Amino acid sequence: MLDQPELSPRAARTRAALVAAGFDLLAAKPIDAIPIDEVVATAGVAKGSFFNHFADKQAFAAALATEVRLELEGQVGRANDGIVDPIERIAGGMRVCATFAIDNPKRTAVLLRSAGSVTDRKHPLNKGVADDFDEAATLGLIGAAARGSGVLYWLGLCQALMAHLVEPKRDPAEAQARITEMLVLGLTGLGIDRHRAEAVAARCGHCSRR
Amino acid sequence: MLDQPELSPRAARTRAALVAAGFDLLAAKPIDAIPIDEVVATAGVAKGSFFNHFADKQAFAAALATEVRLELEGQVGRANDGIVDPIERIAGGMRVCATFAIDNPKRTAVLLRSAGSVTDRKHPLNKGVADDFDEAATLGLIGAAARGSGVLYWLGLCQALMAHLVEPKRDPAEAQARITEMLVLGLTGLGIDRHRAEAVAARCGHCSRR
DNA sequence: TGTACATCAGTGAACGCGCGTTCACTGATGTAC
DNA sequence: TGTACATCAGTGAACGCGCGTTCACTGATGTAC
Repeated sequence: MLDQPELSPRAARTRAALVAAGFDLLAAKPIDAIPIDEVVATAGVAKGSFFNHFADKQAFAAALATEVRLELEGQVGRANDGIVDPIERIAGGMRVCATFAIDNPKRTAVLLRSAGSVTDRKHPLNKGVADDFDEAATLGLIGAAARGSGVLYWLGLCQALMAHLVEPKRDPAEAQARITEMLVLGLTGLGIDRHRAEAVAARCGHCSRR
Repeated sequence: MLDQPELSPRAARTRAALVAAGFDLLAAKPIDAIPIDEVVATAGVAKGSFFNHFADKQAFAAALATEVRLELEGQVGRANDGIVDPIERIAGGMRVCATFAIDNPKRTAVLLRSAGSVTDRKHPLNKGVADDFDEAATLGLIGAAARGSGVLYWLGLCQALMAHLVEPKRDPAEAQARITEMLVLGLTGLGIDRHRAEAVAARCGHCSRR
């Protein structure tokens, strides 16, 4: 969907090398601090090839950000496919995001750097969450304060959790503890009963990746 | 404290003009996207003057970030001075941050852009919060999950709230609602009793600015 | 108060290099017959 | 299957300008006598 329609194998290989190099470099520093020379050197292609695939540096950065966004969006969508309870969907979304961050620290770093996302209820990645909250509110599943500010609250937690998990040096057990605790804290704040919150946070079958 | 010891009035004026221009520009775009020419033009000083005050562009950006950080840190510290209940301190910190964001959108934008802060428990701005959580845990005021992940949880909420309040077009009433709701949600998540949470969120005397 | 001198900070022209972008050329891949 | 031709994508040298940094000079501020 993202790639322009029908790319020749050779072109696809070059493009993929550039994109991979971009993720490696963009994870560590902002686009303006990365010379194109460094991108093409890392990718092992000629400088001119860069402009066969991207109009300029900004377009390159935007393409990478969009790619991760769509990827994560897809994973969340697939994980929640068929789940009707909005609370389960909301919780599942956080867990998928967390798992994604652990599995793809570089891509996640690029996503987090592309900023501004948290606050915007209309952002595509956030649209689904907003819908789930609306439904949860309609069904009376969440508290009063969560009706106005629940989305902001939840996205803030997701972002903080992802940023935390992206750091190196994490050990897997501690990471899982963080995810579970964050779910318990988050759900409790929404007004979910303590035991239900712990049960939902512990459950993970339906939202394991893929 | 931030200014080098004893700056002549003339030098102080020039420096202040550069700093003010820096906040205006840095609020909108990252430092790498801002030519020094633009900074000095905005400040109305000669290009050479820039280097009388800052070693280079990065040092300039770092100085601005540090300045806001210290300012906010000071406000939180002063607001919490004399308050012993860790729950009140934790809540007061969020409210001060929110008020700061409303009153200083540009400075806040610079602070938020200087990134990485949320996740780091050892960061100076976060040190106080971590201490308050430790004490709250010791006193048994907060739930089990909050002992391990409470700081990350709370800092995530503060950052999301600030990022939200910094946007233009906010009307004051809606902003206050957001702050109160975020406090209620946040405190409830920590395991604070619903009525206590609402009471603390509603109270604001001790943490009004200055 | 006035004069001479020292220091401090501002100025903007000049420099030079890093880096984004272009382009003529080449080799690889694909297609027609 | 083989040959000729067209297109597509890669290559890297060359270009040129934007921008960070320097520096010699000037004017302002401060101090000594």
